[in-house]
Amino acid sequence: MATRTGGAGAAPEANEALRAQIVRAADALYYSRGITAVGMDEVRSTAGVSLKRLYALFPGKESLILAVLRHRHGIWEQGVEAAVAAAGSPRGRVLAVFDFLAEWFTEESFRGCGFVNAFGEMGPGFPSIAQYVREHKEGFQARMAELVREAGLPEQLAPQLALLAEGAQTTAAILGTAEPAEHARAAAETLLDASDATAGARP
Amino acid sequence: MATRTGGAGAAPEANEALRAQIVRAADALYYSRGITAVGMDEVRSTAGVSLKRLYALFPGKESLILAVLRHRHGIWEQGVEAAVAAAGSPRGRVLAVFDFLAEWFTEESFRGCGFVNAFGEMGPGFPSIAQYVREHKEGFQARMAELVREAGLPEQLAPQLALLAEGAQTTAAILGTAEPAEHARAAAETLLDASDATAGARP
DNA sequence: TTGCGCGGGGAACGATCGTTCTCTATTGTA
DNA sequence: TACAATAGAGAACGATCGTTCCCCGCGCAA
Repeated sequence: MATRTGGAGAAPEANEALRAQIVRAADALYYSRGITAVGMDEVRSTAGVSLKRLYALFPGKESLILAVLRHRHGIWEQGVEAAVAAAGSPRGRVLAVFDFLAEWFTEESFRGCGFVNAFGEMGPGFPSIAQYVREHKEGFQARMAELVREAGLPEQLAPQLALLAEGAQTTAAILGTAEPAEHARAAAETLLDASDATAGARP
Repeated sequence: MATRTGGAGAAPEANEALRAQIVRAADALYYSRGITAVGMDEVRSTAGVSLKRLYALFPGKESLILAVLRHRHGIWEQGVEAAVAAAGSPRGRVLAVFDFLAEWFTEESFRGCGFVNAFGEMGPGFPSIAQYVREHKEGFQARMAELVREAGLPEQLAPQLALLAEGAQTTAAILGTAEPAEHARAAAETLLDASDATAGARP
């Protein structure tokens, strides 16, 4: 009676693989077509699992959405960190965020920040989603502050640079062009130069 | 037989008043709770009209959404132009946009840019809505370029300032604070100062 | 071989959506 | 007063959603 061969409680590695498969499928669908427009049945058929398994792994759609956002958060952090790591100077590490954006914007599937989209669509009525999006954005602000501090730049620069990155994502999505990444990078460089000049004026 | 006392084709001024009443109600509902989450029946009861009249004035939900966005576009332009007109110097007229944002962000009902929210929610699947949002943002970019030009500033500043304004709206909405307006204004001032310094270096 | 329990596929359910239709009260007119 | 056309109120309809349930077939233990 103790032999549980399947279900949500056993074979943890297989369940994790299934979870990842479902989350990847749901992420692609949600991001490209919007969350409300994609039903659980389409997630099920795209991921190739049964409805029963789907609901065994995720108690409901809200839980699946949160898993998708966590997945997207990991991808975002990987992309940012890879670009930061590829940069040479501390100043370059700050600007690397905008290189990452420039690359991202040229992807065929780019459709803005998935967190902003989810917030606008599900924010009211789903506080857990709104809160997770807030945490994601706070995390980005914190990382930016870290990079600014490590470059020896004044800390008030961090939220300003984050604003540029945020605006670039939205503008690139709506206007359908990758140019905002370059505009944001140029503005960021100006802000960095100005703070260098200010610091140099009174050492 | 020619006496049409009501319907969509007669009494134009009364129909315009009704249209405005419906659009105002729908705008408040859509903005606060999301477009998909609000049904036509709730718009009908909030606006206090019959379903028949509602569908006589707007052939479908998509048409109502577009009318709401047009209405919101007018409000946005009024707010920006009022702030611009209240500013003294050409430089102040450029920065006035950020004063307007600071005011807006403190409103209780503030929930980000309604156009960005609509784009994220309805962009895929409703090309007419995506296109109108694009036109709205292009209009803002154009107005910003005009203000920059009138202030005698280099034109590449315009998209950078627009990025700051865009990012401030999104960040303020998600983080739930009005601070981004000040950050954006400070960054904008730095960009303006830097371009003045550059221009002054080689007259 | 024979039960038996579990998982997969999909039907089913209740709710809600956008939209249409029906019924009735009313109002203006001859 | 009688008639006709209209507008309001909401029922009704088909579609779709998230979620649950049922039934069948398969694999393992005795």
